Amino acid sequence: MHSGHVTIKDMARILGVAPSTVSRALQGHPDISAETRRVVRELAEKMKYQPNIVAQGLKFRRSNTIGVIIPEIVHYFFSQVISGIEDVAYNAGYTVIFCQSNEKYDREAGNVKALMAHRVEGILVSVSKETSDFQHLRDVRENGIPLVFFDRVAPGIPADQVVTNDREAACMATLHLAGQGRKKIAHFAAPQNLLIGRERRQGYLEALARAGLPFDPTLYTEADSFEKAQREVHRLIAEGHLPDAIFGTNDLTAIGAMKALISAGISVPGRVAVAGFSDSRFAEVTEPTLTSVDQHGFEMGTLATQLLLKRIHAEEKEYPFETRIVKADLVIRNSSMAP
Amino acid sequence: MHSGHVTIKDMARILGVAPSTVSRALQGHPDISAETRRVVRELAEKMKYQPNIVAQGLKFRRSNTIGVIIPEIVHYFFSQVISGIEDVAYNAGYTVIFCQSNEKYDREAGNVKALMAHRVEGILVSVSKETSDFQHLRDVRENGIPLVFFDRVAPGIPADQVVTNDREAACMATLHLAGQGRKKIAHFAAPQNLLIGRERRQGYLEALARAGLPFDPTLYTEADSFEKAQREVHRLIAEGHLPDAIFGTNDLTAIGAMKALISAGISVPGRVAVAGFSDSRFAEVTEPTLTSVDQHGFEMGTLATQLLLKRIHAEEKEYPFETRIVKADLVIRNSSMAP
DNA sequence: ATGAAAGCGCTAACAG
DNA sequence: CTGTTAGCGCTTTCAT
Repeated sequence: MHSGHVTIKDMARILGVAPSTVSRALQGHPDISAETRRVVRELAEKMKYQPNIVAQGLKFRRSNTIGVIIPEIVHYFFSQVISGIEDVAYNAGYTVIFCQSNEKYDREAGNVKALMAHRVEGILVSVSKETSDFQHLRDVRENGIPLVFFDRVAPGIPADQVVTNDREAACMATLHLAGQGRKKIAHFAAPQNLLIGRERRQGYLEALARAGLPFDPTLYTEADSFEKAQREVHRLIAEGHLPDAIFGTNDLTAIGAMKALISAGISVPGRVAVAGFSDSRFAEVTEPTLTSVDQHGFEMGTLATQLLLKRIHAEEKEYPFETRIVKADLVIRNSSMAP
Repeated sequence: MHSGHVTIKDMARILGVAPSTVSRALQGHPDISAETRRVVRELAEKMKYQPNIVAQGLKFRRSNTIGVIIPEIVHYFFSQVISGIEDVAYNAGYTVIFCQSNEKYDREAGNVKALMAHRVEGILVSVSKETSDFQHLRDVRENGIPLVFFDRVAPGIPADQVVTNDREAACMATLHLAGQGRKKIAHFAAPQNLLIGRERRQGYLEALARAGLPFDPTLYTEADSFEKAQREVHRLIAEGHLPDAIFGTNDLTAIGAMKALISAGISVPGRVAVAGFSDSRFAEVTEPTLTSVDQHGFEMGTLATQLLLKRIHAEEKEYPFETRIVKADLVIRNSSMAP
């Protein structure tokens, strides 16, 4: 009992039997006599023996562990995803090593290294905003470790993916605004180096086209935070380009816009309708409540983990990679009602 | 290269040297010749050798891993805490195993077992609402594994703790409402089997006493969710017991109350002032913005992890346990302005 | 039915 | 300077 943990050897010594006997008794091996089994199990109980799963892992070359790399856990969406991941992993007897990249490339690369060193059996990752070199992720694959991307994928890396139908959902949201009779629909977009930013913008443009509305460059701007959205609203007002609807690339952006409008005395949705993306819990709480797109984070997490475990347990690792789309839903609330 | 991972043995065989030589070369042991070191390192580089930290751990009886058990990650507060935990752990070269109890006792006990089996060097835990038997946590201590509680502690277990000054902060919030001229201050409380629920209630009562206000049982009720708060507001209105202020035991409760009031045509803060607890990102986003108590989740996470690592690395494990209080701040916003 | 031995990957005495 | 050996905790042949 040197390190505080009881080992099989400890128990073997006490009982005057071989370690292998104890091991077998514990696993209910048929060769072991009922009596021995009873004695061993009683002692294990009494000494609070906990099998060392790490040592087992070394033996079987398995760690019963998967790794997750998330940009920032404090976003509701990501916290939902990891909740789904943990849930599936727990029920499958897997343990989750949690890493945060903080949207930094260096940190992400460090996380990958740490996970590999710990011999995780697979990795779930949503790539950081800063990452443009993907060698560290390619290394994972070259080591034969299964990789699953969720939400933010790295281009050109062979791996399963779980994503949202961003383009379609953005299109849906914009069409909804158009359907409420809005003609001058603005888009507050995410940076265009992010796939997600491009996709949502595309959806917006597609919706304009489908609704027969012209694209007005003065109503398109990159602004993807609460503060930036407020600034942009003030600018639009000052320049006399007030739209009659705003589609924000995420909820905080939409809410920032909404608040700026309201505090400028512009009614929402009366004068300007607003819709967001990535249904956060915020949406139910604002005044008016915010129309937004629900990405189903929890389900993305569970699905991604199922794909990962499936690949981990597959005999033949090389079956084709899957891209699964978790369809987002438009949740219509008060901020986008007809005027 | 059996399992996809390069081992020291693999490299030794290729170079025709002993495994120990490779091991030493890799660690920069002074005995090894510059030439050998170079050759070994080059090969390691080329083969993308990743040290198996698990095997190292077996050798040294260390896992470089700590475990975290959190009730539900989707709460902003808890996501902040775990962000702080991950940050400190990462910088200390530790890996974090993440578990969620989902507020269930069984799950929490299962989490503890899994963490012990993985030989984590220490555990950070915030106990689930359902937990009233603490034997699983006592087992952790009896195995000599350091334990640190954050936010929600288990009574009578020897461990370091990081908590909020709930009572004081609740008192502060209530006094603030009184200071705005409110006389009939209601409290929507958490279940009283939770220490936090009791503490916040105590703070509320203390503030009433200090402000010379009587305690009115009709203005006290257990309601700790968005929906319950809305129901309670409707009940208070129906029964003609409308308070002129409400202190909610958490932000969602406060916001639920606020929304119910507003939709009943009762102005906030004009007619009823509202304050919450555990400053979530919600608070900045509601209309009016919500006065609330900021619990500094990130700092609680970093501090708890520092305490844990300190104990893990201590020669003498038995120094006195610390209880550290991370002082909460009252953040005054619009929902509690004077009428 | 049980024991002895070997090995998972790594490192540290202990020899040379 | 480098190799040999043993052992961390566990399991599994192979003996007996």
